Amino acid sequence: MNTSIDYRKELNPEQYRVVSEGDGYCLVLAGAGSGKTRTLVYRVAYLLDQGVRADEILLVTFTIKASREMLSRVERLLGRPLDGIWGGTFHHICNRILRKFSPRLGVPQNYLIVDEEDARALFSQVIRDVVSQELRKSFPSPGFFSYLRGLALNTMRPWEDLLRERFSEYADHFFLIGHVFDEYNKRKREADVLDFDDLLVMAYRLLNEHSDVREYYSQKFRYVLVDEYQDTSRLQARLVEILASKHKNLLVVGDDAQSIYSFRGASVENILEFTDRHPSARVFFLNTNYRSTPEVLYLANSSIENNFRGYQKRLKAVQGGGELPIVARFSSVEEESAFIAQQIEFFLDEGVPPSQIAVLFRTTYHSAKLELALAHRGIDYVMRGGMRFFEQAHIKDVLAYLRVLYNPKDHMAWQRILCMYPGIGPQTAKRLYLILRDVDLSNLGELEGRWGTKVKSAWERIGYIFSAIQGLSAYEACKLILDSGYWDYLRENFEDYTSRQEDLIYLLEFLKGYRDLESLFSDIGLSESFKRPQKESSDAVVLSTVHQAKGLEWEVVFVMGVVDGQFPHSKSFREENGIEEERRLFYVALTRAKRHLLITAPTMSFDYRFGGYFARRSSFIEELPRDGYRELNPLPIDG
DNA sequence: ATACGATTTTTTTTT
DNA sequence: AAAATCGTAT
Repeated sequence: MNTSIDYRKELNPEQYRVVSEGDGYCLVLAGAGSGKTRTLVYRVAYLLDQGVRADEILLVTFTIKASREMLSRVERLLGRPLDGIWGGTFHHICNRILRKFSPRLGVPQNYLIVDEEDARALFSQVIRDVVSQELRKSFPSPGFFSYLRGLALNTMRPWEDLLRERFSEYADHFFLIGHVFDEYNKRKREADVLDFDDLLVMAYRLLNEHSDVREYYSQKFRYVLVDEYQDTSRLQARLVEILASKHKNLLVVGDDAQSIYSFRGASVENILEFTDRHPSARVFFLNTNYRSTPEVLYLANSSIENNFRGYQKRLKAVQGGGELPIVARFSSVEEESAFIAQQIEFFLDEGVPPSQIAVLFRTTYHSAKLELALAHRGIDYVMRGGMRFFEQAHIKDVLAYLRVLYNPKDHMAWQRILCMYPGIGPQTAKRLYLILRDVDLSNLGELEGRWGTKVKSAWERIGYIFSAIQGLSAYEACKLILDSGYWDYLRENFEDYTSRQEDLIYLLEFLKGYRDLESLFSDIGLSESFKRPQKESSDAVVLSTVHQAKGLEWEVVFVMGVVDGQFPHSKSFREENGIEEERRLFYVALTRAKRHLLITAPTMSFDYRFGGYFARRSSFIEELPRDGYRELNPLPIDG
């Protein structure tokens, strides 16, 4: 022991047991607000105190942000910086492993990562090339392909089975669908790119097929800790098992009641099967809730009890009593939004800091009306979720140049670049790509062959850009690209070009932090939802999807748009166990609140298909115990 | 044949 | 509000 942390004093007995006895296979069932993060932080500190080296620890978290937060808390606790610990998401860790060993699988080290957006675009291209126009009408969408592939790989089941069981309407196209998958994989290979799921699958294959690599990592990681285990997929679970196979110190923390990512292959089964797979495993429970008032907890507990699957457990509150949660109904989304804005103003007047107030919703576009209402009252807010910074067209346009600089075979990036030039469309871009991918970019020379004047002038401009950016830093290169015509392109092609301009200026700032392109693309490729900081936003009200709110907490939480078809979402009705997952999502929303919880619902809601329609109040509200909340039918609000 | 603007359709949640 | 599709101009 070399620090003076009094673990026994700073933790409750349940937490202390996990921290001090967490060797071997351990499953920690940690309810919402039970100090799960705290426990993990102390566990890491404890291990280091015991003389475990930082680089022998692997900490898998759900987001990069969570990992950074945890590690900095460990540092604060120990009072010294720590170096060499592996922390991050599954995708990160796999990327890190692959950057070192990917050539073993025939993938060059300078592979690029394609995001969901790119993956869909690539599927779309493949479908256009492979499927006749006739068939395309009843053919699954690119998004569906990406979804099905991810699901199959993550659940480790053949996509054929999933299709047969759950999407039999596409059964006619069996053969063609397989063909599309093959072609998609082929094109990725040719362009040296990997999608998100490839990262996991490749790393898994690498560890399975190359015993020396497996030996190396499983030897290295004496302790493996996994957060948010309820949202890991089967593939991910197998992956950490391999990494922990040597020392057999695998501690996983999760809450089956908060499993909300089954759409991307996560399954509660991982939790339920853990003790079967590892008979020596010990199970710990953290059931004391430090976050919320008993009133909030009563409501949340009552809601989740309507689920049949999962451990039945009730969280115990230690906070003192507070106010009853409020359920309020409005005739329109506008009124609902106005009410929330008004209430926020009230809480702000009471002295609640803006950053302690959050509004949660099921889907991103439900926040549009609310944003107007907040702007109307001059309330600062930050948006989480929605369009991600690096997925926006203008950001991708500019970064495409850097991508091909790093890896000239990146087909999609070339496509992007080329189609920006007038006179070049998909076809010409394709032909030019075949030339460009194996030519010296720093010295393009004349374009051989019969090409139009427009194409030739585009060729010259591209040639100029690539000769000029040789040897420049990412920042300087990007600046040059912007100045050689992109600003004009932006103005001509986007209505809202001023806000996009700000994004690009922010991008420049961001790039200053990077020396080499490899680390840049590893970071960008995996950067989860991340938005350009809005104004001096660190102290602003938070708007967020429920998914993005996972693991966070606020004094005041609004849950808006709680209407049948929105929350629970109508798409969930046809999914098996869909409603239960939606209910867990609702449970996550409710348990974010420390003191004040306000659930709101409009009676009239809009849908892009029907225009307007009357919405029934969500069954999630109907099933709440009547003594658990105060019903509010507010008078119409002016303005 | 191709590019590009106009029109129609489509949207859950995310690494 | 963004993407897929369609129809017309080059």
